[in-house]
Amino acid sequence: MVQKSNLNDLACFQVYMLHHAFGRFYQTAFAETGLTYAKYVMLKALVEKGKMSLSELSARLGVEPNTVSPLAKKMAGVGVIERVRDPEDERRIVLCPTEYGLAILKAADQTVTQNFADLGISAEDRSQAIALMSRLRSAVEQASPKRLELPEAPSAEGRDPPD
Amino acid sequence: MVQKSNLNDLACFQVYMLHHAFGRFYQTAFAETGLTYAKYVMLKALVEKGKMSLSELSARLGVEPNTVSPLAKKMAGVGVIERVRDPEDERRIVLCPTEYGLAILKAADQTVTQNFADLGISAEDRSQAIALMSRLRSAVEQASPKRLELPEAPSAEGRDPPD
DNA sequence: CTAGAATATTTCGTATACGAAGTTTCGAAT
DNA sequence: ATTCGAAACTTCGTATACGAAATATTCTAG
Repeated sequence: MVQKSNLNDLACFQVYMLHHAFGRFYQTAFAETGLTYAKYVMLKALVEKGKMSLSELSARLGVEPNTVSPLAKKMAGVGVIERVRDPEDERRIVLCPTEYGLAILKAADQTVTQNFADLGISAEDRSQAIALMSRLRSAVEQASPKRLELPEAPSAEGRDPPD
Repeated sequence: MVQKSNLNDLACFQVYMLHHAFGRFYQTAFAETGLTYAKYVMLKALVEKGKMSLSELSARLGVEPNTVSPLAKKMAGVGVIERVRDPEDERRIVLCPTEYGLAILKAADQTVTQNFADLGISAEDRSQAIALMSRLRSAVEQASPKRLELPEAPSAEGRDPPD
């Protein structure tokens, strides 16, 4: 018989739920500051590295460049980062934090660290979780997924009118 | 001195990256089938429980009802689930999978299980990761985050013209 | 029985994400 | 030098997410 998988036993589902829980959490924590979680990690990555091109940053964050592009513009628009063409290679956009960005990150880091500490997760559990997720991510990024093939639809048009 | 936190050492960041890695992975796996990851978990939750109201489903998935609402309509529109008002309580929308939905889920489950197996993560690591993420999620959901307060912006209007 | 609170869902506006396709710039091979 | 392909970024259309506010239905005091 076919292996019966429960929703709770799917690693991807736990990741899905945890991601959204964190999202709501930081949305509340950052509230009306204008900072969002996505912008926070962008800023943090930039400060750690000093300066990065848009594609380097997107690679660092594990998202596509076309996701980072508009965010970088917004952040530059409010003076959190600087955003200039690379004179060496006019195709590239170079991003680096401003003084204001550094100040923001400093405050945000404190809040994030404090908030995580309040969760009451032990240091061992935390690093264990991080290590496992990191390995899992590598595996997922490497793999080329087997494609799903679906049974044909039961023709039937005209279901529920949209209520 | 203030505890220096690296981006890689933030659990939330690993979750963030892993979530997007899974997202791209399943987007490829489900490709042109019309199924998406969000719809897959919705369907799976419904099949496991048999039938659920919209808010029960949203609670089960750890997302807000207003996220589930339009997805449920779309799924009903293509005949994967049934979507009716509860006669007992006309406020509620009851969702349950159709035969077609069951067939789809069966195929999708096989692909998902197979794909995960191909990642080469041991069963122990997998359940360890799941347990840790589950605990972490409970903690995050319980907690009320400390609010961030930001230093004031450096006035400066008129930055980068939009290029 | 009725006013008003509580509950369930939807709608609205906004913020990330993605893939695909388009533009510009650079590099390489003739 | 010219052309052609690669690389970097942007734009476009679509799919989830969220909180806040609107709507509809049920429940609860009084």
